[in-house]
Amino acid sequence: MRDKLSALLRKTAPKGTEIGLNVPEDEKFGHYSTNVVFSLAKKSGRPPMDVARELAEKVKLAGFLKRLEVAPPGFINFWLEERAFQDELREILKKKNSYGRGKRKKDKIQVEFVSANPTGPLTLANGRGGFLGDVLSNTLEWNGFQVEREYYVNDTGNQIITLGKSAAAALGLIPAEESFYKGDYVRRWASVNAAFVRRNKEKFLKIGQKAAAEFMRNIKTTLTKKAGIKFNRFTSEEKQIHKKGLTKKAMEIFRKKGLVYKKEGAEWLKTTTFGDDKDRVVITSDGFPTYFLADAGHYLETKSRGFSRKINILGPDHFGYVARIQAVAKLVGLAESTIIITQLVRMLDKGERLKMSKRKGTFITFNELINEVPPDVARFFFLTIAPETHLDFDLDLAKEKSQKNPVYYAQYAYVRALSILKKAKISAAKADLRLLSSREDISLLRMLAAFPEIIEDAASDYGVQRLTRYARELARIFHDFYEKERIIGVPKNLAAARLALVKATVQVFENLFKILGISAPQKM
RNA sequence: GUCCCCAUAGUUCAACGGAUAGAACGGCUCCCUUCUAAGGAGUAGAUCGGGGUUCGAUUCCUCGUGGGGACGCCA
Repeated sequence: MRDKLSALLRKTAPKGTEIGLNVPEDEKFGHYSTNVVFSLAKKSGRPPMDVARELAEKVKLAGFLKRLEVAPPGFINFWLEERAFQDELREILKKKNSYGRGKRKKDKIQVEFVSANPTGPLTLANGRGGFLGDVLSNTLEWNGFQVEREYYVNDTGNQIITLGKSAAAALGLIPAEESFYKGDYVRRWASVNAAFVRRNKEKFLKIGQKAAAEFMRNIKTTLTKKAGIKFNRFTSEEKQIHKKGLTKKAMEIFRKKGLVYKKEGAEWLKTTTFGDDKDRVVITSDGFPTYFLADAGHYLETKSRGFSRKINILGPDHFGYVARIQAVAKLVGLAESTIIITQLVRMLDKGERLKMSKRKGTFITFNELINEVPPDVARFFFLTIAPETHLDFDLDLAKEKSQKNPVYYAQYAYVRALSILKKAKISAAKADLRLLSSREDISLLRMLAAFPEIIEDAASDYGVQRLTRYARELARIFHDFYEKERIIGVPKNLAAARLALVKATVQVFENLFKILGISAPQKM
């Protein structure tokens, strides 16, 4: 609906005008409202009200417009014909489980998320990134993009060696060091695999890789089986990047561009050219490629596999990494690169913040959270909050009050709607939709019609919290409708029309739940 | 020390630079012979403090205050 209106305005307003359309809170400002006039007025130096009146004159009342109004200081508000909403209802019933999908687009987008080092269990921030990546990928897919969901596995290098050493130290074979991983999970693994560790003493990479492989299996189970987060590809740093020579290729590109220099025996990349605060080492003085160079190889791989866009979701500890990654993205020729840094998740325990550290092993794992809180609840809770906001998670509250969690509110609305469909003995097939004209009917229709717009918005600004918020709003409007309007027991024609409306509501809920990755319960 | 994120109702969070700042939980008052009350109706309650940019600022810039985090030839 918005697209029709915005097309109409685009035809009328001067070329190149950005058409911004809002949905006002209060219907007295219309179904849609625009503020384009302000920018036009500024350009021409004329009073906004004059420009608004002139533009409003030109926008001939199109078939789907009921009326429009110029409101000070220069808004134009539009009211659509009820017929437009009724047509949209037909559209929902026709498109069914593809209602809300955007046009197919050629762009291939890679979404990389979680990518936690397999040196231990997942943190809550990893889980947050997991849900975000999962739903963002779904959203982009619905909007018509081709999406690959990737987990980049750092399965070699120093942190794996450190893991191997940590296991050896846990058995008392070597003295412990500050940098070692000290969690219970290391001790547990080491004692179960004590024979292997002893047999391979000094081969720390080998020990570390065996441990990492096992931790990786646990990570996969938690993410995919328990939390329902989907991945298409687990990319191995060792196998897919180093062994395929991509680090070398990346190095060649950098050399050709004259951006590499030697200093103190190491080789440095001039990332400062791209806004980084200092240059970065790519080859150490011992002659080894750094993790950063591997990442460059990884970005090169993404580019050469045909992706025009990459979205990388990182945890808060990687903030210092953004500038150099963006430098690399540019160097390998990726058309668009976005990095989303999710902020910390803090756990509250009886009102107190728990300090969490992976190295020290004092933290609540994502796995523990998923075991205690139903996945639907955890997912919805994490996704309601914008990623750049710090999140306080009160575990007691989540468990205790889980019945009151907004996810149940939405699911309950769905169940209520389903229940009507089951009990109604009439058909909605030949309903006369013109009968849907009460305030509650129209509010619900409007909310349903907003669904494609929400997806479009979320896909363009990656604001996934729009979807959970929409779920709550749709539920609220439906509950309200349910209280005030009856379906079963009203005159047949009206009942049929309302039934069509309920059917459409069920459909939109199902599509929405699918994108959000939460279940659509048949009863509660 | 340098850099990043955050600051909105008692609490946890929303709000492309737009009109009267929205929800949820928690308070208080009502509503179940009616399609599932895990629901509905009502009520009280907020933009950290200075400056600036403009028709308009919770949003942008700047200074400050308070919280969280990152800064290794680790990843």
